[in-house]
Amino acid sequence: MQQTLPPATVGRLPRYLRFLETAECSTVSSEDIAAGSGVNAAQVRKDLSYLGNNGTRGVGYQTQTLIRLLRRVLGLSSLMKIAIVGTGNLGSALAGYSGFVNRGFQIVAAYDVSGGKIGRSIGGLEIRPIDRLESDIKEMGVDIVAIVTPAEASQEVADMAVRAGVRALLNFAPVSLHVEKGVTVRQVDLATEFQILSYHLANRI
Amino acid sequence: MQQTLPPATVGRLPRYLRFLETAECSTVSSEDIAAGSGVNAAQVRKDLSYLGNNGTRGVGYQTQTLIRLLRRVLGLSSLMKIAIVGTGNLGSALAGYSGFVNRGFQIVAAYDVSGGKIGRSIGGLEIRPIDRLESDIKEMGVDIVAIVTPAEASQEVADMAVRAGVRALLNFAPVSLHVEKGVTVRQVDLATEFQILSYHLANRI
DNA sequence: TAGATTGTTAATCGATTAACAATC
DNA sequence: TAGATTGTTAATCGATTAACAATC
Repeated sequence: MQQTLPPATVGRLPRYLRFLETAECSTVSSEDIAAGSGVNAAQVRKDLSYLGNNGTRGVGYQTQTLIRLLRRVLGLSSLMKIAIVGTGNLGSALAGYSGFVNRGFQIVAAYDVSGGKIGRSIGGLEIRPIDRLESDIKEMGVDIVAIVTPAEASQEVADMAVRAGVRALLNFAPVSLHVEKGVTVRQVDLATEFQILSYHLANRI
Repeated sequence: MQQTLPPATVGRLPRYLRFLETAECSTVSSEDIAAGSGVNAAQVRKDLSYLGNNGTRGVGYQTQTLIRLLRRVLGLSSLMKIAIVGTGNLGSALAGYSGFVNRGFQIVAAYDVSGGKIGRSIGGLEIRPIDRLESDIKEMGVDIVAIVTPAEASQEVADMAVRAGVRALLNFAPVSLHVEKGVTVRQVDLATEFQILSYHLANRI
């Protein structure tokens, strides 16, 4: 296993893992994985070969072995702790999503600014005031902060999280965040996704 | 303006548009756009040059002109109609998100299978039974279907939508969909995003 | 003219994939 | 041995970006 995987490879490993976890055979071929996760079989083999020689020629890959390997490479050996900031529709949906635990994550806290919301419960979590975020991050050992605030607030929340030591952010606000080196930001913008689809509809051949 | 933009360029245009819509100056440089959307300035110029000569050397780009251009290229001149299938936490959040209209989209209907939910209201929409999906798509002229069902149901919903003539799908279920050529699928998998972040935390240098 | 910034080239870099020897 | 499938090479393809002439 090596230190730095190509970014494109990292992006595909979760897809492979997802497929493997639903696979019913004890052995899978690169063709199987490819079909199940929508990529080229050569791609699959190349991606997996970065992680060492894990297959058997003529046979394929041991499903369970590969699952364990991918979980380990992705850092999912223990549950990752996530805090959610913003408890609007989307934030509440995240907090209430029960599927995360199976995929390696645990939502440990939810935050909001609005006085009216503090103390209310979403997804089994009591909403906490945002000024607790920094101290909570340190005390609870939060690994990832999901930012689900309005656009105006997102940079400020990112700054707070980074100040408290968080090194991974998932930003749902439609703003590009500026963070110091060593902090990874992933951006999910639903309107952007729709706009890309719109482009393809408008420019169909 | 040309027929086929590189996919990577298409993915960035919405970011540029988003930035421009919040920009306060009547003129912006490629450096401004780059800073505001987190990409390289040469990249911005190259992307925009695919759309024709829209800048003025020594000056920059006219903000409003560029906004109109990008909207047109992205097919956002008229509101795109979206139907949502699945009214769990995430589906309800989508239905209730008011920010879509400003970005070119209108949620026109929401669907579910569960008898108990039919007729209830989310985000101002009455939840309709899934067996109405195909006829509704045709009658209402739905452009895009967002699939927010459990994994097991997503392929079936995709098939229904495609059968009814939809050519663009946004899939939130953690399954790779198989669709006929000419249909564009975008996949948003939140657990995947968290897993990519997890990788970076685990393999930090 | 001097300063600024585009549009475009060309070099570089990285990602994809067909093909096949290795090997079970 | 025959069939299957990996691991890896090498070719191809596409994306990024520094650099700079063109031009406002």
